[in-house]
Amino acid sequence: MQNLLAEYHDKLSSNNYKLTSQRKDILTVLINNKDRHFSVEDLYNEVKKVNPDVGLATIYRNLELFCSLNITHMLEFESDYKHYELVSEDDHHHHLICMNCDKIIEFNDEDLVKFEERLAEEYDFDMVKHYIKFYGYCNSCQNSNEGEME
Amino acid sequence: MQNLLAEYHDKLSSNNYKLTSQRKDILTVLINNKDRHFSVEDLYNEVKKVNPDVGLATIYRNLELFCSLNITHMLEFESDYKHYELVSEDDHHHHLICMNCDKIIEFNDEDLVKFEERLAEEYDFDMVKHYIKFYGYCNSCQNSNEGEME
DNA sequence: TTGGCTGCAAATGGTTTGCACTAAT
DNA sequence: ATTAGTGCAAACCATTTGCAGCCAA
Repeated sequence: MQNLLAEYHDKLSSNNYKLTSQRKDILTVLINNKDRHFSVEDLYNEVKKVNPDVGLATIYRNLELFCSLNITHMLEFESDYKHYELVSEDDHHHHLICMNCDKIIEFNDEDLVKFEERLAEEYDFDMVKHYIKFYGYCNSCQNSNEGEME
Repeated sequence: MQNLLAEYHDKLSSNNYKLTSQRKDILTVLINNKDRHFSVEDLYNEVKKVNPDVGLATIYRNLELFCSLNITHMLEFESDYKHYELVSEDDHHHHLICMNCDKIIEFNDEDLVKFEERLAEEYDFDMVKHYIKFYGYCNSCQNSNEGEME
């Protein structure tokens, strides 16, 4: 855990950015919630629990900075606001998103890597990153009456 | 071409919506540019060529309507504004997006369907739709010096 | 005829920015 | 000490909404 923070500290310093207390607080929240995807507002509220004086603009500015340093990346959900999460080593996970309860199931898949390789060759495309999202109804919502089964 | 317009007319009428001249103009532009993805602004400008008096709010309101009727759907590019395109029968195409020149290559793939089926079973997920986007550098940008090869 | 549609302009709300102050190095 | 970073509030800008007039059915 602390290793990660140290790693990010290094990344900041080596790019001539300072490790301010706000940045430390934001990163700590992200590290302690590796499996969550935060909206800016969510992250803001979480950081305020640790540092009530933090400003919303600081969250915005630092998420932008962290993304440029590949510490975080933006997720593109079908939402009106942006979501962010830490970039992790085993970062080839994707999302199954329930259209009823908004639950997000993450998955990894080997086959996707092969698929991507084939695609890259076929279209002579130098693949950098991909976003894959599946929308549908999760187990619980299929079985309840709330999931609209037309 | 005209078949499509008639089809959309039916869909509108049967849902108690009128085929106004503005709606006809918007649909015509979309039909005549099936392979383009429009930002709202782009579509607005295109429709204005035919009907200079059309209002921007009308474009917004009708794209929302068309999406609810499954005539169009929203694309989620890494952009600050939403993009739309017509829903088509053979609609399992996805996007390779060049990070240098912003070119968008569309592709279809059989394997993706199989992959999706396996995933649905594995996670007991009732799949409705998916968004798959690959980011990287296209052929031309790999070979020019403009694509940054770090 | 008449209720849905439209154009206009004002409002909304997530995000960005200017500025004076603060703090990490 | 110096300059990057911060909090605040105002600005920004894509999108939404209220309303009076208009037109497809």
